[in-house]
Amino acid sequence: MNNATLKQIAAQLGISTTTVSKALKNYTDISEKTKKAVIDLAQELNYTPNSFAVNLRTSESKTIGVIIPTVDFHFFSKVFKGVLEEAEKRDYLVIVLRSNEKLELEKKQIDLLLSKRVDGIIISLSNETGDFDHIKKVLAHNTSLVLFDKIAKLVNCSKVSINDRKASYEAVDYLIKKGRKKIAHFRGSYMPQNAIDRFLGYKKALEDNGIPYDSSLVYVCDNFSDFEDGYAAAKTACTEHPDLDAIFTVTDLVAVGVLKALQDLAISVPEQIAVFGFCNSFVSEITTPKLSTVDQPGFEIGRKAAEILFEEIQLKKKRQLIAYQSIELETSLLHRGSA
Amino acid sequence: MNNATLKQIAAQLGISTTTVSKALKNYTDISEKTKKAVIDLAQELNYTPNSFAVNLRTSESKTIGVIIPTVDFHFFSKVFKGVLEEAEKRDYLVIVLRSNEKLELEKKQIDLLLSKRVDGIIISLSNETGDFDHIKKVLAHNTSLVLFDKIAKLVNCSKVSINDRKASYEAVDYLIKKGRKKIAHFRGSYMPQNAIDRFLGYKKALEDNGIPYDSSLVYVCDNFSDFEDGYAAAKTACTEHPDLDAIFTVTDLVAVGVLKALQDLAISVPEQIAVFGFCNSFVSEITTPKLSTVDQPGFEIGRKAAEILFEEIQLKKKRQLIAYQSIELETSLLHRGSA
DNA sequence: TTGTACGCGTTATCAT
DNA sequence: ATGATAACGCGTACAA
Repeated sequence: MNNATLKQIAAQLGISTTTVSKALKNYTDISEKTKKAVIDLAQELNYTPNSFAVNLRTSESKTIGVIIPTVDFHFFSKVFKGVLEEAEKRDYLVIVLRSNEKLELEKKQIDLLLSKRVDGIIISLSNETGDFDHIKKVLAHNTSLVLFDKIAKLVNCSKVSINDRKASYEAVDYLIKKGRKKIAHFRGSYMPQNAIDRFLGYKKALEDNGIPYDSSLVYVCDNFSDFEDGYAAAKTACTEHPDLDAIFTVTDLVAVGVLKALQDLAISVPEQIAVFGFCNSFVSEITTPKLSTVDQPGFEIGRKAAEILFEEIQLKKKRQLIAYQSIELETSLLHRGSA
Repeated sequence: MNNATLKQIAAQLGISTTTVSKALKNYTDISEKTKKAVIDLAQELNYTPNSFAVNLRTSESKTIGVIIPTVDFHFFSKVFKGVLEEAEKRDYLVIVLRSNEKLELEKKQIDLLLSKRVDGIIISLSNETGDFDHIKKVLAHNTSLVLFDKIAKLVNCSKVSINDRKASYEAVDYLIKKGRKKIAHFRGSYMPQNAIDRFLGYKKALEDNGIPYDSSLVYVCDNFSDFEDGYAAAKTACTEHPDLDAIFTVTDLVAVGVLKALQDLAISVPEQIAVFGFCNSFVSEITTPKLSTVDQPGFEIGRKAAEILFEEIQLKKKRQLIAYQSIELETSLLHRGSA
């Protein structure tokens, strides 16, 4: 039941492998008769090209790699789904690797992908990633590269992300326009750029609305994909600031913890305290009240990143010039129950 | 910056490619001197073996494929994480494909993986999958195969799953022992075996405890990964059976919908109605009250499936006999707030 | 200790 | 319209 080769087909038909190869690929310079004979036999023998040989010959793997920080974070599932969608259209396969938010692992995974000679790589940088030599190595290897979500402005390649600062600004601005005056921000840790940007958007919105920035209203949730952090921070914040009337969190999961804490404290949402999340992860739909949040379009991000990657792979093949793109996808505010 | 080859190294050192190859692979019959020279130059030129050529030569891809029904379902993320864990240990890469619960797509993905000549495939069958020719084709291709979660008893290969029937039995038995008398079951659709098994476990637990089975207490949630279904079914059930005192659902997400509905109906959980879920997906930790549920060990399932797969790949390589395993991983009841 | 020669399966070039 | 030949890069049996 195994692996017919061009050679075998050729032998059985008493012709050359060249002819067989051409017949199978619909070259014009093969007679209909032999073409038919070849195709029939190929079908009968269940011939499929040996992709190892094809890869070697064409120097293409028809495979791309995706590196994400954590596998079981819903946002990345959405992104991945977008990537798959585009890959399927082109009969490309997708290898998935995780960096676990570790620079060292990220480096290793990149080396692995390069040594596998994937045609391109899509990556969201780990929180630890501060230098970019390993990223530049990808480009040096002439492998296409697209950064998404956690990008590095310093690297010369295409990027797909959202404008965290703007999105964050809009959310806080909205809270203020709705009459909230004392708005806490539960921010992410100091390292990743998006945590910083979201914080800056928060700050700017306050300032633009004439509300003085008060650093005691900012709480750091180090592991900001954990709702325990939000729970704890909410309890502290409510004690320290009894007149708090809104909380804007760096991520939905933190906001879910906040909702839980407020419920335990018998503080009504949104009447007493409004809560605004970030991400539109699917938990935001099942809380009580439902969570108002910034829609971060994961699926679209994945789709776009893959689309650009495949474009660049094609261009590279044709030795055409590549103009790197930096795409910022639109976010929007989702008004649900909590704010 | 590109792609040194054995040939180039050999040329630069004035030796043969054979010697270079051996030196790099630590063959014993190479002098320390040349070995060092080779290794140094290889490092300098940033040599990495061309895996296309290695693949062709060794007929191995050092890659496995995973096919799952849906990418953004948290249970599968956990499984995938387990698979990755094992793959990383062995420097294997993992290609991920989705079947979207469609038989046709599942077939296509399998063909793709086979044509890529992956060393093994791990798959959870789609809900539509009723015949198994495409699965048997994998074995016929001499490619290792492990089924998980949604398995097919008829296919002769290794399998990793849980005992849905037993797990379900235990949950319902627990509810009865706690004094619940009128227990509804929100089941999954009729096709996938696990929905059936969970239902059968429910039924058996009732019977063993002398509670007559009442089919009007069974509600079908077709799209049983959707909490809307649970919400709607709960409202109906509470109307039709005002004396209901427990609901056992096929999946956590359905249970989350149930909790929401009961909250809207001002029915207290677990006092009036106990709710028991299935899966231990992470939403079960953030509901109010927290959801009692069956722990379906996704990570372990993935780990085990991968472990078996890699074992079989190794055995096959050594042309040793393979004894297929059917593993049933232990589940346990997680007692949280809702029951 | 080192090198020669061949094959893995495909494809591209160039003759015929 | 067809085929001979070479090449992709590596690994290994065998010879030297």
